[in-house]
Amino acid sequence: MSVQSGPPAADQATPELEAYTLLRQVNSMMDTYNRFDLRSEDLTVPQFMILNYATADGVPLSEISARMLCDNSNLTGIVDRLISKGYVQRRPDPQDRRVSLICLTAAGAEKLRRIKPRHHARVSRRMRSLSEAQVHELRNLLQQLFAGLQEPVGEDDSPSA
Amino acid sequence: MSVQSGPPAADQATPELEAYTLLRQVNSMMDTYNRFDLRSEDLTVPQFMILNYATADGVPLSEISARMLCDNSNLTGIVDRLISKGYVQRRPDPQDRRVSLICLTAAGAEKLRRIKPRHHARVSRRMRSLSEAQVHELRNLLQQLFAGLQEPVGEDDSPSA
DNA sequence: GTAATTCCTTTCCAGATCGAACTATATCAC
DNA sequence: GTGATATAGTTCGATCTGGAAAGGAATTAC
Repeated sequence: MSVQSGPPAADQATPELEAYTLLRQVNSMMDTYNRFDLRSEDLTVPQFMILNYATADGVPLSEISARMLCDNSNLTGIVDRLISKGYVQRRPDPQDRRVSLICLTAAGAEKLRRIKPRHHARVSRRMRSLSEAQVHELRNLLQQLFAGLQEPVGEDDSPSA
Repeated sequence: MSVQSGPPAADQATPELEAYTLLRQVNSMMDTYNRFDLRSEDLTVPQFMILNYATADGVPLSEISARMLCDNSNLTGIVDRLISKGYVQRRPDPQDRRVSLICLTAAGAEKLRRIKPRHHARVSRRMRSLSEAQVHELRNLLQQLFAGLQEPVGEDDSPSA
């Protein structure tokens, strides 16, 4: 605003920044809705996610954290809470004693069976403002963006900074 | 992949769910990158966001929380930390004594001036995997989705649940 | 004016998150 | 085997987050 001469100040305005800002906002709103939905089930969003990744046979904690793109240390506490609610349990892996398998209990499976379809339906319903073709388009763009983000990112612009 | 006979289990598979899952993942990765970028500047992501919304003249805390789509109560602590770092300060609003204005200090403005352009450049660079047209397309889709999310959401599907 | 209501902010608590340090186990090098 | 390295999970401290409750202040109803 106070820069004279060239108009480089227009704060953000690049389509990339706008897209990213919107992505954050959409994510935030979806999260708020999900939190609200799951509240009546006495589950938090991360608790529900872990429940979705756990199986009766057991899944290593680090496999879950990898899929959730978070650190192992996050899950310790969340799993503790799920255990206290009776939805999962920890079992040592006989093959690798470092591993603790997260096992869905019968109660957990039942809970999941009851609320997962409804939750998915709600998520889909909230995207009704997009046509079927637009949903596909969005998914493809995000897929491409996600793939691009996995690469090490060759620094090139502003090499001096 | 391993599903035999009837595919009733296909777990998610709807384009909506896939799109939403990708949106979460992209957001998560972008956030990780941002956190890493700002770390060398001794700033967290939310601290940086507040810095971006604050002005020298002062902005009501609730205006910032509205823009950040978060609760007022979140910002109290973050602002406290920014104050202890000397980047903002609180000033009472003479017009409305309930309001506390968040004011960018000279040090805060200087910090922002130094890191904001670089940060924006990095965000843009991370979206290089999309063409210019695709970025526009993504922005438009997210804009439409965001607008749709603001509406009260007329419950229609699964009305009995 | 007073009372009721609404609004702005802070405080408190539970939960989640990251990052670093630590323990235990596994694997590799030799 | 021993030692170095890597991996799995936990613990801890700092930060962020939402939600509820409380305080002070503005606004409205009367």
